[in-house]
Amino acid sequence: MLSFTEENYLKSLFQLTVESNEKVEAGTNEIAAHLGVKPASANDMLKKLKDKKLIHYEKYGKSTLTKEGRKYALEIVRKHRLWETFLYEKLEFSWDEVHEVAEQLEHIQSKKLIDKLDKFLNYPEVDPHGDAIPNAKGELEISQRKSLLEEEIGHACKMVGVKDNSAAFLQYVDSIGLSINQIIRIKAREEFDDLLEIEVNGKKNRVSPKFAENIIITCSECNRLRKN
Amino acid sequence: MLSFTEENYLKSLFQLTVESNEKVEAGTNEIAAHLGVKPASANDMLKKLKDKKLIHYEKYGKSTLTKEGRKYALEIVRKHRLWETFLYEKLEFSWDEVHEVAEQLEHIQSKKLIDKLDKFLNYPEVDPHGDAIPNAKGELEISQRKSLLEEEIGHACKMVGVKDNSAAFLQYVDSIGLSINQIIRIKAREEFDDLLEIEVNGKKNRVSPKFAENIIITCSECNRLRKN
DNA sequence: TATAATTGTTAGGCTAATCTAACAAATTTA
DNA sequence: TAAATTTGTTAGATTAGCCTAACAATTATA
Ligand SMILES: [Mn+2]
Ligand SMILES: [Mn+2]
Ligand SMILES: [Mn+2]
Ligand SMILES: [Mn+2]
Repeated sequence: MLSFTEENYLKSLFQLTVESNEKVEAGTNEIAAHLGVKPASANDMLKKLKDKKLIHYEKYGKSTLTKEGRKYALEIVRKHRLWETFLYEKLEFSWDEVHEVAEQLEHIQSKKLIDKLDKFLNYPEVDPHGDAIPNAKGELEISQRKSLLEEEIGHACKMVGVKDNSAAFLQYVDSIGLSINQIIRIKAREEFDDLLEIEVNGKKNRVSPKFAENIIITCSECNRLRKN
Repeated sequence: MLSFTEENYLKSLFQLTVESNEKVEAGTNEIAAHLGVKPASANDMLKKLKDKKLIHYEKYGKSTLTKEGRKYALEIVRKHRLWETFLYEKLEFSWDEVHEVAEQLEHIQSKKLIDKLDKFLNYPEVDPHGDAIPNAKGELEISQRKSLLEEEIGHACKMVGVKDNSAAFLQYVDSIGLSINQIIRIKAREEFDDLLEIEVNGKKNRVSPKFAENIIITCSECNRLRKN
């Protein structure tokens, strides 16, 4: 049985590697920053998790999850996202409130609880932020995702999530009329300042590259091409 | 903010005093036994909780909750019993499975979560074991309860709870056809060995005093008398 | 009421998870 | 490639919560 803290380290490493588009391994400082602890603390824990064969770690090297570590991480991610879905769908929590509470609920230990919750929610595939929920076998559907910034001009895509989960950003997103499953069409990119002109529900908006980078989308037009 | 452990001590003290029929204060060894720790550990914590003004404690004396401590204890009890109700009513948990998981869920910190859960469950008054659930203001309805052992011969009473929460006992209870809100009629008391003859759903059974002592009931016949 | 049994306390240690401060390795930059 | 910067490690301390072993106070019993 893993401690609350060990679980949080595995989840962080999962997010920084498996679920990251840029990297497949993470450095000690990076992990520490992600968890809000000092590098010395993270270093201690990395050695401990290596001893438990949950991560690959070598002195002065980058870290990754072992198969076993990934299994645990997926369980935590599954719990986190199912609880978020529960709070959103059943308890009238708003989009930007669910994460904080799910950070606690994800550590409740009961196989039966999480499988019954899954059933109660009718086996949802994505959480309120559009992130995929691992199934009971720990399989995570990897859909072809990218940020709005990377989308082709002229394409219509579907918003499936966000990268930044801060309440401030989520409220900004709401204010533009964006939400999960919303269709976004890229009209143009402004040469002068790189702002993207997008259309949401027939309404035009200009968004910054920083904003666009934090909106996750899938594009069926691009996916179709990619298949070949 | 109280720690997980501090919360458990307050809850134990609540159960051993406020919710006990025998005593209104608890000794160090008793508290330790209830929590499954050594008296030395409990002693440390009692001193700490006294410093925080959550309990009344004097060296070599018995302990009780302060007003402030009772407030926290009631919150934890409220959360515990609401979660038990959720597991039982919404997730198809059985009567004897809910307690263990609720021991974990009772420590989740979110005022909004628990109030929304209360609403979702339609403001239940008792948990699956028949124990009263404190309301959002921390008020606990004290109904006139006693054990089956104390009931008058000839009276019909209603089962509202159990004292022993062990899975073994709960399964025994089930096997006799007993459950919450079940009507029990006391037919007779056997002079020879003190067994109680009861009738449940038209079926007769003999139960031991030890068994009867662990079944909590209310009796409207007795209550009516008591009102005057 | 003296002795025995019970109950409660203290001192000193242990572990998990954190920190700071000093240092060492690796990488970047000039 | 040497120096500077960044990144990672170590040693030593701290805190919460627990333990054992020794002891002290209280209560029950002879
Ligand atoms: Mn989240
Ligand atoms: Mn967490
Ligand atoms: Mn319970
Ligand atoms: Mn608890």
